[in-house]
Amino acid sequence: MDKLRVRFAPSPTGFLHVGSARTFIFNWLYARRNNGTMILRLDDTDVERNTDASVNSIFEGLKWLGLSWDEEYKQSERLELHKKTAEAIFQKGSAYRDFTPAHTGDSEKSGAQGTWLFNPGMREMSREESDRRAATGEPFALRFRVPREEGNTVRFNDAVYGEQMKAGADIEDFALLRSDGMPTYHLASCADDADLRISHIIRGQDHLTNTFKHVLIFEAAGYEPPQFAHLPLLVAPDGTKLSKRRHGPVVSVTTYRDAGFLPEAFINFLCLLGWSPKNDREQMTLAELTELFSLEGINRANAVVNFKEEGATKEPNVARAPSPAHPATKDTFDPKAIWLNAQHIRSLTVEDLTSRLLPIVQQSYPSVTSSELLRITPLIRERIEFLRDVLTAADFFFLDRLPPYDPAELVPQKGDAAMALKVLQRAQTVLPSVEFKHDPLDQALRTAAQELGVKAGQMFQPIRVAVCGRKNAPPLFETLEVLGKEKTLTRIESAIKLLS
RNA sequence: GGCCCUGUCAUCUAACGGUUAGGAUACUGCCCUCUCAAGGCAGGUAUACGGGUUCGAUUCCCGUCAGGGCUACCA
Repeated sequence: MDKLRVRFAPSPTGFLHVGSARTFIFNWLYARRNNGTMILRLDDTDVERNTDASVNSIFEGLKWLGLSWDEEYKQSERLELHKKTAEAIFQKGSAYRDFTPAHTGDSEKSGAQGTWLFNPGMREMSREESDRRAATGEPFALRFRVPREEGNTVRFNDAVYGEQMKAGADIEDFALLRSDGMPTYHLASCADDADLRISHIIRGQDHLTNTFKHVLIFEAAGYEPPQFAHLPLLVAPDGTKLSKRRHGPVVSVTTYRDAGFLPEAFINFLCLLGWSPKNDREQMTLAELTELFSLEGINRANAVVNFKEEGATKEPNVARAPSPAHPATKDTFDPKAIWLNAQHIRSLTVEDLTSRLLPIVQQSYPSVTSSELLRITPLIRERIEFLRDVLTAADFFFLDRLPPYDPAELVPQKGDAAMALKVLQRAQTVLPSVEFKHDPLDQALRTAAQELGVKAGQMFQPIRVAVCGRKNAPPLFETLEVLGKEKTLTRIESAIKLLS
């Protein structure tokens, strides 16, 4: 049996967006699941629109995902094959030269003009005349001669959408070669898929109707069409297809990376859009996804990526690259993606999480060491949703001096400033002789509370605020233990000054 | 306009003729608790509509409506 071969074939005309990423991931999972070969092919036949920046963005995004591929190709380096394939189709009589000048401008977009199918004069032109005009150097596009006789249909079986059939009469005579001799997407794609012996084409549903043309090409070129599997599209909350131009940075893979998503969480999230393991499982590791993935689990309805529209770009037509100047905020992202990210963060070992947090911390606090962070990580692991949250959740550990805070925060529940002062002063006298470990601290402070006649909570809060600069923070004793006696006492001292 | 695809809670989805239509996120409440989280428990919200077929339709068929895709010498 031939080995299973799949490919991801992005065209480098913009940054890698989440829809493409999902297509890559599904291909990858299918390949790995079935011991197949994953191929990356840059579909760069549109020289006008290709950019190096885009190529870089694609590699950057894929690198972050951490999923590897086995073979890599560039369509622009395979032009000979494409032309040879076109020539073969032409010689077979399945294509004809169209000398009609290229459509000028984009004034007539798709739609209102009715159905264009072919250029009659050109389709019927004799081979002699066609050859003669070509010989004079007159430019022409090469079009596929779609069999449009009554009753002629093109069909294929899609692994997701089932049996597909379309009348030849409804398919236009699409171009194979442009008048500059360059192959079109359809031709290049099929010629390469055939040459690379792709066994399964897994791609977005926007290609479902194009597939009829592709089947025509495969057959005309003498190849058995591969198995097709079309994925439901990822759409924005407004229902439209995700678009770099309309929706901006929220659809860029690197935006997720920069916001502090774990790649495995991002992959997990994307997998749940349009696919399901059918057993209510949601949080899954890469290994589990690989194990569970199947084409049968893919569904047919489009899935919305529930991001906030406000996060999208407001200016149309401004092809805006994701910009660090406008970092995405928490409420930009799909809540489920955030939840999954938090889940994956919590599932990491302290060591693993620390190593991922460290570079982020060191960007702001270069002196923080791995071993220091290792003690902090357990305290914030259940409290962060993004890796970047470490900066706000644990800032008081990194800072030498606390940023200013409202002294009113020091006042405990059902207490007053006097109580806060009393508590802090008591702590100041008790703490120096306490060993800074969880249990001794616990015991000492609870005893102190009793002696003062205040509730434990009323005892802890002023200290917490004095030490963390805010009310909401990790558990107190662990915090003090990590922070150490010296810093703790200094901060209590400062708090007392604030109150006096 | 033509052709193709799709339609279960706000969102992601499960149920491939028989379920009180299940799970998750989000939301609300309660419990736990030194705050915040995490965790546990509880709660509300869905089969687009109309016809069939069937003893019985979320499930099969037809229509309507809605959404999406394609309709380029873009990919």
